[in-house]
Amino acid sequence: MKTQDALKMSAFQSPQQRLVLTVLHASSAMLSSHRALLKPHGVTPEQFNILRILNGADGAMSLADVASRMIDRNSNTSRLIDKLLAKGLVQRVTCPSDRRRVEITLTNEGQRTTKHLSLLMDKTLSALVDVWTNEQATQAADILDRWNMTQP
Amino acid sequence: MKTQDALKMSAFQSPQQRLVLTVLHASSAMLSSHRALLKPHGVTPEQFNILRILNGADGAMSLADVASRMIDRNSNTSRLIDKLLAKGLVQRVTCPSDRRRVEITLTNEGQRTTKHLSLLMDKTLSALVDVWTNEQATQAADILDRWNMTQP
DNA sequence: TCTTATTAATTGTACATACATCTTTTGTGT
DNA sequence: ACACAAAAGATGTATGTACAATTAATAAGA
Repeated sequence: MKTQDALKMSAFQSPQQRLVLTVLHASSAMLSSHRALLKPHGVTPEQFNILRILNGADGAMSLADVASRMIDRNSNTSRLIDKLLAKGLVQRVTCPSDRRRVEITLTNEGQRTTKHLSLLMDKTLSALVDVWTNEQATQAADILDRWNMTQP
Repeated sequence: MKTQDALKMSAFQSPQQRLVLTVLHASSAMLSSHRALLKPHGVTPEQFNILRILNGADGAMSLADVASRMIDRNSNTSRLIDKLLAKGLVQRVTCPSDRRRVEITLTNEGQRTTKHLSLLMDKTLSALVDVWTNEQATQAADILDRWNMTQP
């Protein structure tokens, strides 16, 4: 459903306002479909975000390294890692050279789970987003990044 | 900062994946600036969303009417209205003709607050989004709506 | 009418976020 | 060496979200 219909709005004040509302609405819907896909596997999109970051990293990462790569910058990486730890998907090791730091790594099970879920997500989501041609996707992302670049 | 730099990603798998991540990232940043703007006035973006819906409505609205116009469809309108009630911004009245329904209306103070905050938001945010021309904003919103239309 | 189904709203629980504060450890300057 | 500042994480509290279950009122059907 188009954003305007979904929000039952009669009109937008400006094309710019329309874009902002469309982005917020699309983001919420995208996150919902991610959540539904991951739910049967007991992982939330936020937790999966961390798993993918760890999987893509070369070596060990500190908690701050992980946090700096997350979509939601202010989110609470400590507590998300608590959850992953409880599921046996990651390990927490205090860094010997700097005992303030904590190194986070995937366990073997964490690696298996991440690879499996990554495949699942990529396959399912690429089918969902094929409504866009490469050119359209690039164009829209370029336009959105014009605004992102004004943000700190 | 561009999404790719913000997430410290070396490359995207596809233009479509780039767009999805860009939307999620932009949405998070937009919500943050809304939150910061409203915070000094003791209202969250989610609560303000409800205030604006009530302000734009002709007559009284039931809770379900309000919920159907929210950006986040699954959000918990009942509890958000609890907060607005505690601040004296809205009223809850059981509908006499159908006592299952509850009609939500703005109080006088709620109307004043909403008008004031709407002006503030519109002024501040229109300055923020002027990185887009009308054509760019329309183009990006059209592209995003191609995906929204595939969603229920 | 009486039973059952549906609808509107609330509530319970687990999870995530925003923001501030605290603890521990390391770095710096004297 | 000692005091103090800065850095890395963890934690407390309020807020919002997801999903299921519950309550209360109305509608529908035998």
